[in-house]
Amino acid sequence: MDLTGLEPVERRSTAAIVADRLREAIMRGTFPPGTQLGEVELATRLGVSRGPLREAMQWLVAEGLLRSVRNRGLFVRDLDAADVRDVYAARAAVERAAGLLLIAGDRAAAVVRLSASLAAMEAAAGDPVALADADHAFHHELVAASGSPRLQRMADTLLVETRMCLAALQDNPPPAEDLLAEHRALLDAVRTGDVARLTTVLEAHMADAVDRILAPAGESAVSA
Amino acid sequence: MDLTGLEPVERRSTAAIVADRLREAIMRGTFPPGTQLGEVELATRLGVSRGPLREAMQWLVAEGLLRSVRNRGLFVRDLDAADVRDVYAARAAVERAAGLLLIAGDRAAAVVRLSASLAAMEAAAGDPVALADADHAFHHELVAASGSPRLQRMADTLLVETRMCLAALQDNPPPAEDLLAEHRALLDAVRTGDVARLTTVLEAHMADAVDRILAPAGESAVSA
DNA sequence: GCTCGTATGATTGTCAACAATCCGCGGCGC
DNA sequence: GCGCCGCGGATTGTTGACAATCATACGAGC
Repeated sequence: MDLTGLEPVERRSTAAIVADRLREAIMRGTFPPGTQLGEVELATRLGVSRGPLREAMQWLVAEGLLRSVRNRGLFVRDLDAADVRDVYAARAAVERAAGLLLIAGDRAAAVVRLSASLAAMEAAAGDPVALADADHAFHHELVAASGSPRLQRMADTLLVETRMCLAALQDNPPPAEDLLAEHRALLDAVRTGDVARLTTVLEAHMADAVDRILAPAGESAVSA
Repeated sequence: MDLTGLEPVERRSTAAIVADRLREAIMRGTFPPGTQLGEVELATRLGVSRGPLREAMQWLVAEGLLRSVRNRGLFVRDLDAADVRDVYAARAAVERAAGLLLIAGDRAAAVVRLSASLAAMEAAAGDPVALADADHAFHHELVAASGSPRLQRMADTLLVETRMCLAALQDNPPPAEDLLAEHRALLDAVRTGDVARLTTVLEAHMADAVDRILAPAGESAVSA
């Protein structure tokens, strides 16, 4: 018999739920970088007490999304140019490793799932936000297909930071066609199992993204 | 004037201190995998209240060192064979990336620091625990020299998990000479700036470590 | 006019008590 | 004998209030 989707009854702790909610908000740019997150206000607005909220905060601090200043409060980390480069460098490392594992493993299944993600991207090409979501999902799938829980966790954290970078330039969205072309190349490299090409394409993809974000030279989030 | 070491006055939050203490204990094998960490007992023994302790716990859960079961408690994660392989695969990815950045950056300074770490390892060759510490420090330095805060954080987390794996087989320590040879090769690859060789040596190093841990076939920590 | 000291306000850090939930064991019915 | 039900113990989850700390603004002194 098929018990798919039956087992995971585990009710998540409220702290985890709150953390997810906050992560989503930070990712989406609801809390711009540098914003102070007052505990009492957030607690009341989320309908939880300060205890679970603080646990959720610490969780996000551990992920590097929040910056904790003692007796001052918690602030949304703002990413400067160096951070943007760092995020994408780390992503390149993680996703390359995931790609290698993926190619060595069940490549066919991965191609199917990635194709679906790519199709979703193409369908969302018109809406910048939806496109960013689909882009996010594609890379999530890429790493998920590797079957490595640790790479997965790292990638998810980095993807959230990526969205934070992107939220800064949601006014002038990147050209959808370029983005799609790069992802098609990525999928193609996976399909053919060409490790060297995957590495090249991936690094080019990351480099392009960095350029797109840092292109408006100095404006937006470039502080130090 | 020189203000080196003057600025960082920042007093860490108690939760962070507790987290460090617990991380150290878990790493050292004070709490064997699977151990339940009772909140009240730990809180009293650490001299803090349950509030900060819980925050520290959540921090460690976020790092993947603890497993939280709702209304049951927190347990030290025990790593099975798949986890061991995963840890080292992720480490290979992260440390390779760090090595690349390092070679592209200030290689000379890195070589100096890594040489010191290697010397420390050689000095500690007699004592298995000290050797493991020095090994840990070497890889920490390797990633630190890359200058990437995100790779750094990932690596540190993975290194703690590595120590958890190692704690299981502290009865039969690995041959020190092999370990030293592998690290000398690593340092040499960095010194010459040979990226391909660094990758090869690094992956061999990780593969060897996995073999050493999983060699006693099934005993120790291999559960599911 | 500038600087130092002080008062104030807000925020976080910490604590102890309450409530909800879950496991294990004994008894009952079948 | 076997399975189900309910109870006791323990643990976590959550809450609200208290205390410590820091930034800011104001006024006195030089």
